[in-house]
Amino acid sequence: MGHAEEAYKLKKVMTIGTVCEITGLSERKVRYYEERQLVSPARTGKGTRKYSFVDIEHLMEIANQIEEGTPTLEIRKDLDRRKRQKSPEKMKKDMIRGQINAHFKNL
Amino acid sequence: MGHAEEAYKLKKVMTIGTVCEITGLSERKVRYYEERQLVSPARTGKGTRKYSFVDIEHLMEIANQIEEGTPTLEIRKDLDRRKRQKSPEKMKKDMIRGQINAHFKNL
DNA sequence: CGTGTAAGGAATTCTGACACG
DNA sequence: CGTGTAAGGAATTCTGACACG
Repeated sequence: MGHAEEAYKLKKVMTIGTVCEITGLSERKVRYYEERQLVSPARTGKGTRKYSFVDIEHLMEIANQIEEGTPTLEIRKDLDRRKRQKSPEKMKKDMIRGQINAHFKNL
Repeated sequence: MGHAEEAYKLKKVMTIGTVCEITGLSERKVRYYEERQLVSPARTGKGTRKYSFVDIEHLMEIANQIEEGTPTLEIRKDLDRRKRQKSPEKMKKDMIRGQINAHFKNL
């Protein structure tokens, strides 16, 4: 399917403490960004958050945008747009729409 | 210097709990293999062990060898040999030794 | 809105030791 | 020798809340 070699980056293995140490963010911030749905850590059976290296990269981008004054809601919307662009379902819909448009143009 | 893209695999970020979940080994075993110097987790300021993905790969290899009946001391020696082979200092010494041997061969 | 902090509990990790084989 | 376990303490993480701006 995908890049098996890059699986490390996606695996949710770090606790919030490690994430904070690497990113320099406070636990409060990291948890708040989750509350705002900007990151989605996995959860262990007892509720401990687990983050991946990709999550860390995202968190640092998020932190930058916030420093620039971007509201979390804006960041959220941007993320949604990117996800929608990459979604296979959406791509299919877009293609169909494109075909229909092309069809009517030829009439 | 090296492969910057592979830095994830070397970064010590996981607690022993995560390592045990991924490898299926008990904490006791993982700590014992460290005592036998088969793995070298990093330590946080307060003493918590941190492992990398590479450490996990090594732990699984170690576990396999032990299942096969190999004593930890043997595994240890094997690791030492491999390390010595890859050591730049040792390689330099070997090269010099080789040159000297070649020198005397020509006399 | 974004973030700090004190609060109290639950889960994690650590070490040294005793046990078994 | 390799591993399980109970023991007690220290550090981590979690949630909900009050605070400030």
